[in-house]
Amino acid sequence: MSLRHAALGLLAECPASGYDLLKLFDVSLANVWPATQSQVYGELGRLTDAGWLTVSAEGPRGRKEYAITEAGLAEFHRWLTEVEPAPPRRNDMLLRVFFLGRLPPAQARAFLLRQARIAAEEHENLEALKPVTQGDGSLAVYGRLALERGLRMTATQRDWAVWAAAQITDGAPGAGCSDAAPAG
Amino acid sequence: MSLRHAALGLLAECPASGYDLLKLFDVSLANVWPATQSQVYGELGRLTDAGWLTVSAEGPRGRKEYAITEAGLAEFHRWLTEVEPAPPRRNDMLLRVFFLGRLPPAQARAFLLRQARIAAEEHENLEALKPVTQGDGSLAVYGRLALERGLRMTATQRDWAVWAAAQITDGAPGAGCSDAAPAG
DNA sequence: AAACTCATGTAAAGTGTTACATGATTAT
DNA sequence: ATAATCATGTAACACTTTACATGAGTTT
Repeated sequence: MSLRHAALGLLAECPASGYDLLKLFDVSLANVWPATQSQVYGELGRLTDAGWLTVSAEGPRGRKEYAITEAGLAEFHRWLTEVEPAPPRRNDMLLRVFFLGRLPPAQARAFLLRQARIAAEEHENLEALKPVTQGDGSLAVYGRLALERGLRMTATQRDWAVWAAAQITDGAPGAGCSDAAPAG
Repeated sequence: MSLRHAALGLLAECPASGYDLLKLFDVSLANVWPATQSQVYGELGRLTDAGWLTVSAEGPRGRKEYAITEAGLAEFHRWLTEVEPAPPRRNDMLLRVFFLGRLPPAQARAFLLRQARIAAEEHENLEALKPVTQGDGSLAVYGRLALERGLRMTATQRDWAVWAAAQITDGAPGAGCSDAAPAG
């Protein structure tokens, strides 16, 4: 349900068309809450029906500019302050870790070291993004917070993966049937 | 598409009914790849149609026990070794951070400190889980890896949120319309 | 007898992805 | 003229969640 609040939030900054909004998603929210064209156009319609947006202007090529309404702003504010963010529920990489015991130790280690490399690359990509968030506007301030989180998380992931690879000793393979331990 | 491979992976350990499998998901994969009853029963049917599972036994109350086939094992192995895990794409909390500039600094700080507390609690919950992963079976080994990752990630999240709260200074609020900075 | 657990499945609604389809306007 | 960009929308498919629906066997 966060897509609609992301759209409301972007339109709370300033009015935009579906096309504009899509670019905003791609430029600013790509790593946090990506959205596709069908989603954006569909959601704009629903938000307008709900009275949270209005078509504030029409332009060439059928362009419709949407602006947030009072009700929309209230709903956005409610979401931002009262709805607890849901933690990510699924992790594809960890799912594999759970089954790594079915591989020979060398292959399990290789998997983990590959994940370490991926995290390291991601970390460097974020590092390269740092100059973009210079400045003192509020978007720059909060962009820096998000970036710093990314830097710390990728570093943690990288270090964990290196550590995990070292934990794997050559020895007896998979256990077989019995009760399983929980995956953190 | 990982649900089916999670099911294959669990059945690779040993045969189980839909009911058993559901409990396995709840006990062992709850934090990594949760699944509901409808999903499990539906997927078991599809996997059987695809030839990756067979009904290995039938019991009281219409119980059907599923076992993985050679083809299923091959597919599972292919997934485990050849398909790169997809990184998590969405983060509800970070989405809010992106919009935190629309709140008064005090409220933004409160949000971040609340996130710090949540991460700290999660960290402690995982810490309490540590004894469960004692032992030297492969499930214990790989369970420990996942647990350690959880511990490191929640600690990183907690520390970041505390740091981020301190970054927010009282001052000029939201910028308004112009081009946005990317959210890391 | 009642309550609990085991055990199966279907249906509907919401969300997300990919592909299809069309056309106007602007820049080269 | 041609190509690129702007701009909208629909359709089909996949996945997830929640709720509905039913009944057999076991324990107290």
